[in-house]
Amino acid sequence: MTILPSAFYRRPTLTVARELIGKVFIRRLDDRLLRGRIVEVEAYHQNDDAASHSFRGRSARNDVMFRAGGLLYVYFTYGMHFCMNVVTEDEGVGAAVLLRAVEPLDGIDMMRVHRGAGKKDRELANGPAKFCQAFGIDREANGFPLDGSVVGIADAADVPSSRILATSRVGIRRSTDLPWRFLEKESPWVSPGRPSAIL
DNA sequence: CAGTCGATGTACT
DNA sequence: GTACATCGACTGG
Repeated sequence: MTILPSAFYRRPTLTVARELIGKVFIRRLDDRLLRGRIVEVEAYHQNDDAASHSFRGRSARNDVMFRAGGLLYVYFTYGMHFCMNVVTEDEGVGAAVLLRAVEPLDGIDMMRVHRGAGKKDRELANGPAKFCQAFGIDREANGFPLDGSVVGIADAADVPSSRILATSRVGIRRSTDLPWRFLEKESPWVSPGRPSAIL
């Protein structure tokens, strides 16, 4: 398993988003290894995307989005949840890809401790805040490099484009016309969230 | 199954 | 004040 280099992330955001489907997110925690196969993501960009945190320019909250690709951007929302993104493109460009759902691979027992006993495997990480909770990601991880030391993404076989679906994004009110959500077709591990518009 | 709604902190107007 | 890249509990069918 090779950890994706920073050059992977320093490319157009939509390309990175599509190629992240099928890759394996890795998290080291307390001498344990948590792994999950990415099945759903969304792209966000400062340009032409009013739903992006970076749309109105750089600020204390979104600063990490404007740094060079290859970092984790974690934000707090709805008073109780965290969501994580991978930062893309070059320094000065505010763009990232939201990681929305993974298929749990390793450390499922630890994920269940984080999420609460009795949760079905499908409910461990089928949504951006659930994914963060299962993998023990919170504001402390904001800005962490995706180099595999604490977090990272391992390369894996490409998912053929025939098995990738693009839809509008979930849970947003602006820029609902952009088909910037990518998911693996017919995967049981994707979030139950409904797209913001029918494309 | 679908639809509704409250929780609860923070960034921004 | 208001909106928020959400979730889980609850309702009714």
